[in-house]
Amino acid sequence: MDLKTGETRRDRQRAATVAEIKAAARKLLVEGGVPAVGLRAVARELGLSAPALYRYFDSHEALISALIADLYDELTDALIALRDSDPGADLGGQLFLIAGGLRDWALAHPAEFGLLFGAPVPNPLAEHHELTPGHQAAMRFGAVFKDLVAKVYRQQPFAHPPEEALGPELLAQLTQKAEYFDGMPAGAIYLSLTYWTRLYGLICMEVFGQLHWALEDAGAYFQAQLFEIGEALGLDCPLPE
Amino acid sequence: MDLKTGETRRDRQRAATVAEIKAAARKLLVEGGVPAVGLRAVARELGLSAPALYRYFDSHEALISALIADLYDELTDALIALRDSDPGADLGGQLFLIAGGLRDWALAHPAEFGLLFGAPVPNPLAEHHELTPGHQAAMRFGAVFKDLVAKVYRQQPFAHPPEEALGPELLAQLTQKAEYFDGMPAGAIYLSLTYWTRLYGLICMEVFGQLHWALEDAGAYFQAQLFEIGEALGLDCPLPE
DNA sequence: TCGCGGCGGTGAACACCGTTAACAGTTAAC
DNA sequence: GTTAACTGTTAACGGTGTTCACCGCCGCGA
Repeated sequence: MDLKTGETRRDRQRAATVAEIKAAARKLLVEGGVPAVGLRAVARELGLSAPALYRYFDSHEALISALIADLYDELTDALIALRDSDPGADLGGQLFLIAGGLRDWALAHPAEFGLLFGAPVPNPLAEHHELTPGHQAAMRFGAVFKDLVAKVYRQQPFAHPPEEALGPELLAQLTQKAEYFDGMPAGAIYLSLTYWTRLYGLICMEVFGQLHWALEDAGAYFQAQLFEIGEALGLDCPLPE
Repeated sequence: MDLKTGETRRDRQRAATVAEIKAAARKLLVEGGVPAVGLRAVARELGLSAPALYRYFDSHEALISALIADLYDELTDALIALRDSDPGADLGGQLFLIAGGLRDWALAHPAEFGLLFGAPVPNPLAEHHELTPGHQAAMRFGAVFKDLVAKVYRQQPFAHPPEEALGPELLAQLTQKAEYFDGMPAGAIYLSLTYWTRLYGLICMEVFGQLHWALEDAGAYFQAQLFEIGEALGLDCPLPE
């Protein structure tokens, strides 16, 4: 990329300051949730004036977006590290690892999780928010699960509904994504999507406190659900607890 | 309740003003999302000064909480009306009606849905937020689904995992809720919870834009999922599309 | 009927927010 | 060495939630 050491002293200084800003924003996020991440608060955190931050981010929202992208990357890296942490684990074991890891991360960082996966801020400007760094980071995150499921299917195809059972409209949309899903048949993509939806709903309900009325500790429930999913994918599941 | 017409003229005036305030807040919510519902903005909407609202609500957060409770009630009433709208529908048909109705309401009112079911605002004050009107309204909402599932089970018990398959910890938590679930066995409660989680995750993903990467129109996907759930509950399902 | 207490409203003020403008010091480039 | 860009400042604007002191008016009891 940068021939002849394109990075001057100022460039390095600048990158360091950007990192400092995002670190301060992250700290405020974990301490006080999204509303605590204010431009002035971040500036105060590192002894700067609020307008100084405009040298590094176009607006408050740009800072939040950068923070979101960073959080996606951090989560993705953590899941990849977790997936590769046990060399003896087969593909199924890896899937269980990252599913549980996602839940653990969400429970340990509820504010960050809400920022990434909760109700998005209504953003009238960015109508088509493709190609934004946050979106790309989100795709990179999703690919971790997608790739692993595709590998599982490649190694040992799991039972899935036939194309006739999906209905023409859904079938069309799913076959459109076949290439992205490593050539999996539409029924298998449908099943993968189903299980991803279940995992997402499970974690969202727990983190957002939507499960308190039924279960005070959703850990066992989560394990049971994971067990179900693993069984349907033809994996040899770890016994629940 | 109120003997000897406990409501004076002023009380009625007050109640009317409270209703006006909440209506204005609701209008701002649908127009500009949660951040648009400001104390001053609401006051401006009805030609009042901002401090005047403190005669009716202790704080901005109290207003939002009251709005949440109202939204729960509105959603609950809408679902009940929908459930009873088709006299010819059996219990299964009613379940399909309100499940689809919940999704339709969420898609038609994304801001409200995010407020009710999305990431909650970190609220350091209300550590134990039981007994708050919002919580009670949420329970009333949940009971619509719970009661209907219990009725379905009472009429025709659906297949469910045996107690041994649940694991001791989960089993204990579920049997604790047996009374609330009309005496259903733990396995049936577990299944009900599973399907509620799936419905919640499905709608959240769609409303929060977490499904755009895979499906541009999640309607067919939702119908297919509903079909699966209905089949598992032993209902005669409407053919998808 | 009079008086009084409280309810419902006001404007001013405080502290915070995001954002812009005008300005100054440092640093890099030509 | 001059110049331009970069990085920071302070001041200011309009917005927010909230509190305070004040004030008129309605409704109740004597």
